[in-house]
Amino acid sequence: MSKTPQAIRGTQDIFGPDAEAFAFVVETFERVRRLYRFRRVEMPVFEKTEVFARSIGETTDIVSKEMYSFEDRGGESLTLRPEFTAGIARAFLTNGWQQHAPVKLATHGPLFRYERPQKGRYRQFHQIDAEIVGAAEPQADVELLAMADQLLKELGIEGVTLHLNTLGDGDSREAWRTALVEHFRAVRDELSEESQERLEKNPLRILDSKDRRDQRFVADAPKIDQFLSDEARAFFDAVTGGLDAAGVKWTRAESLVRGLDYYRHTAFEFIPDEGSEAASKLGSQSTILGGGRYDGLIESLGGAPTPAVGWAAGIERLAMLCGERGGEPDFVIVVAEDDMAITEAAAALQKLRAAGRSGELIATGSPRKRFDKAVKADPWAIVAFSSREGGVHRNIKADAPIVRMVEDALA
RNA sequence: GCGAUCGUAGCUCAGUCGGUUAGAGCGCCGGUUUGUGGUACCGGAGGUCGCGGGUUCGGAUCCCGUCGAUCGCCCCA
Repeated sequence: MSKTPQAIRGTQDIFGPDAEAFAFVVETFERVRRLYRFRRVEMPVFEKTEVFARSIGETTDIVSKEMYSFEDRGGESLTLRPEFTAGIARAFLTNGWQQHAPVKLATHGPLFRYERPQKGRYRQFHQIDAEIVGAAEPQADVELLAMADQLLKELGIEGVTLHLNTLGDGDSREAWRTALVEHFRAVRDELSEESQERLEKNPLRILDSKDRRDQRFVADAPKIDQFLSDEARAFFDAVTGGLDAAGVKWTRAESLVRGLDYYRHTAFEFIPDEGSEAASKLGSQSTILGGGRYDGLIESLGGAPTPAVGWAAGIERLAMLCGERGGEPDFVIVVAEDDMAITEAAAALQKLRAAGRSGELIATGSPRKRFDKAVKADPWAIVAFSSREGGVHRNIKADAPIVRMVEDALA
């Protein structure tokens, strides 16, 4: 006998209520995505490594230490997708989807990141994803956010707020970044070790720091608003105005930045309100949906400058917040109370299923306990068959109207 | 990558200052009882105490390592 291999660290075998909640999230996303007329795309799970390295940014954590990269038998460096956006941008270019631009795309599936697993954080995790490629108008940002907002509502998730910021256009962002580096470099020695590191790699992130030593200097740090060009400001105003008109609630989050290099203008995250039930369910992995505008990405992959916006949300995190939702639909249990009644019972079950009723057969174990098993399953109706005096008797136990519906299906 | 806590039956856990055949509840299987049925009682199966090494006459219990889980940092969805 050999030992049973363990599952890979950070992977999950999802079953039972968790799997139902997972499916509920995906099904709801599919429904809402059709409402907004996003087109479904299926993407490869792996790409050439450069697809991610060039677009996400060499210095980001994702590229520098979290990718599952390997050489295939031909010596090519490939990587398991750590996100959707880069692959979609690549597909847009290699398939000539410019002809459909602007295209609204939706997909979902597994992503892979070599991270330390935690609650709501896995090495193979799953996202739903929505992108609009080839649309420069703020109205695209608004539509995408309206869809996200409606999705969360339809999932029954409450106590979550849209945090919104703008990073400005490329020039605004650079000017702001330079000013931030200057501001923090002056007090470098008083910053936390982590922020001293961030100063070189990702200065925007210092604004997010939870360390008290940093927060003293964050308060009077330069604000993006001082650096916005007139166009960038007008763009952001159009987005916020559109959200208000669409009835999407939001709050300005000046220190919200995105970790990936390709973001411009709009950046946003849906985050549970402090002290809410949602916040306690999620622990420290609090962002459930995040995204923004990435006008520079397609260009970094060698395409023509192409504006785009998108977001992604973690299915596992959303499923945690849906809780008991997505419960079982009405179903029927058919019981064969003794083995002589199995044929009749099985035939009846097939009729019920053909009539669109979901149902299951109980015909094993102690005959005396079969009915009790059916009762414990808490079904909509129980159809019991038992053989007595040479004949097979049928007994339907349910509320009167349901008994009639079951009788009709069996007739 | 760093820090902390934890790993005993299918599930939730007890047992651990080292000492005879490792326990409970629930669940599962069977029997009895009841019976147009959700009850009660009895019995049974199931664990090399995550894995490996060390100390010891003796390790589920102490030490080290490893794998995994949880929480925080970091990062992100």
